[in-house]
Amino acid sequence: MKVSEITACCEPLLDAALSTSEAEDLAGAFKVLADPVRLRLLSLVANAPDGELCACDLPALVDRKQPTVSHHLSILTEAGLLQREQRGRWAWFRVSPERLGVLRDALTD
Amino acid sequence: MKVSEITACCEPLLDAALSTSEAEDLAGAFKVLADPVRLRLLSLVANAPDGELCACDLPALVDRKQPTVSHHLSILTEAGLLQREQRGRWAWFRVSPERLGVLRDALTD
DNA sequence: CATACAGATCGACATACGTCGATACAATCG
DNA sequence: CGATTGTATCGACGTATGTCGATCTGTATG
Repeated sequence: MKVSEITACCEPLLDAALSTSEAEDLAGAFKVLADPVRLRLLSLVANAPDGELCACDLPALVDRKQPTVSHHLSILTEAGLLQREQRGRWAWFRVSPERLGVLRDALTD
Repeated sequence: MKVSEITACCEPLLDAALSTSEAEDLAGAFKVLADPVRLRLLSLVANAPDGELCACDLPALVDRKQPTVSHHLSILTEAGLLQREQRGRWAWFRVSPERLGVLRDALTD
């Protein structure tokens, strides 16, 4: 092939489209959502009676062992999708809707 | 821990939240978006002059070799995010917006 | 203080995935 | 038909990731 050279007509696209670093950030955000267990955790917390759920219930609800659930919860929290609050011996989680909005907007081009 | 038993108060959540198979489907869809090269390919096609772009330009635009680009394009096409049309010797791609809408709606709980 | 328990961290393992050289396939052109 | 060129497929490689047992930390409770 010829490749490796950007044709003149396509050059403006590099400015219009996502930059490399923007794409990396966005991809990282979507990667957090690209796991079925994390999606169920998010959904469970979102549908909880008072909008919050105790971590102690989650291993049974998603059918995973405690270290696995803890790992996913920390990923979701670090991504800004969940908020964690320690109450006594238990950790309670609620969703923080802002970050979801950012991702939703990204899909609207 | 005690775990492995679903407490009575949490049981209704299993009906309200995402099912296991729904979560797997959604996660699979997000996984397609969880790669920076695929996001840039989508963005480039979406911003192309007539809404379509020739595959022959893409390796240079995303700085990846041709087999890699071909691999990503087939993933995007199979996911229903891109439409492929063969014109003579070249393959042209355009975005199919419906699938993006499904994902956007999923983020609106 | 000793015990119990919620949750985080560590280490190990299997699997999934992005990348690319080599090669096969397909369509055009001389 | 033979040559050329765009694209797909194959095989291999390194890395990232989900999972879980074992262990550590911290907080309550008797």
